[in-house]
Amino acid sequence: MPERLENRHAELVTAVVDWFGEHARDLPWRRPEAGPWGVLVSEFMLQQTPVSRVLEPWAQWLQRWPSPATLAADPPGEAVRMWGRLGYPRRALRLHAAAVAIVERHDGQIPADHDALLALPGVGAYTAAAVSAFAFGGDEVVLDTNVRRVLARAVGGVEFQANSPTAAERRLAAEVWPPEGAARWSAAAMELGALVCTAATPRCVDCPILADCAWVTAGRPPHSGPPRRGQAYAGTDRQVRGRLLEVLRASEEPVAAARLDLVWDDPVQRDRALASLLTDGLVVRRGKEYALP
DNA sequence: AACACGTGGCT
DNA sequence: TAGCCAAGTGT
Repeated sequence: MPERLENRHAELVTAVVDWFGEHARDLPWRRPEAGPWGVLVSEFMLQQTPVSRVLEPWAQWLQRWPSPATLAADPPGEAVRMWGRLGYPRRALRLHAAAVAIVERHDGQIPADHDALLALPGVGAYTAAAVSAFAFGGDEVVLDTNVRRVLARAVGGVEFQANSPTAAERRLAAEVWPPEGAARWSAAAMELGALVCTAATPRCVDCPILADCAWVTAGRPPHSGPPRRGQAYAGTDRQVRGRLLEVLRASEEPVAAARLDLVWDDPVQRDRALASLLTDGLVVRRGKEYALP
């Protein structure tokens, strides 16, 4: 690797980490008392979900289940109920399954090892790296959507990253990644992406690496890559699933099919959505009625 | 590899 | 206001 490239990246890392020292939010899962379990729960909840919506559910979750063992001892449906309106409720099911696996495989302790984390339900490349880095100080390349966007702009000179992480991105992230203080760099880059280098309207005037940003230097050219896929919601099975689960979460007792019929007019789509919930294990059948698992 | 998967705040 | 977007994972 050319010497110049290394120096440039080292300056970028230093500037972002210094900025983080001044502007980091005081998030509860960043405090030492959160512990590995607090970090793991936060990472599940933060998947595709803004920080502001996670704060309250995270605190309630940890108050009710202060350890993997306490969660594992309750039925998975209680996790789905507690998940409330956070969205993507399969995450609740997987977090419960991860707690069970942690009890069974790891004596109730969150593993620090990347591969052991990766083997847990609902834990992918990002979450494994994040928990290893943030809960245990592991030297991991944490490549989330914020880090990817910061690198795409600052180094790549383009407005948006690819639709999914590429080999080139991983290589770049590994180059920028400092051998010392990797966890702090990752947290800092994520924070910069979340607060300043945002997707829609970046606050470049507040950016600590404005002068070094390849995208700004290039005149902030608009995105020219393949179209970024949106997420339709209204009228989709997802919306119907959400309605069905909303009814079941609100009821301590099994619910008759007739009550579920009220949430959506189209019976074909309604049945399809309910069937998919049953397949996912988010709903179980109790005789002629339905309930959380 | 493209697609499904919730919900709500922001512009 | 109707998209756009948010600390991804599993299939």
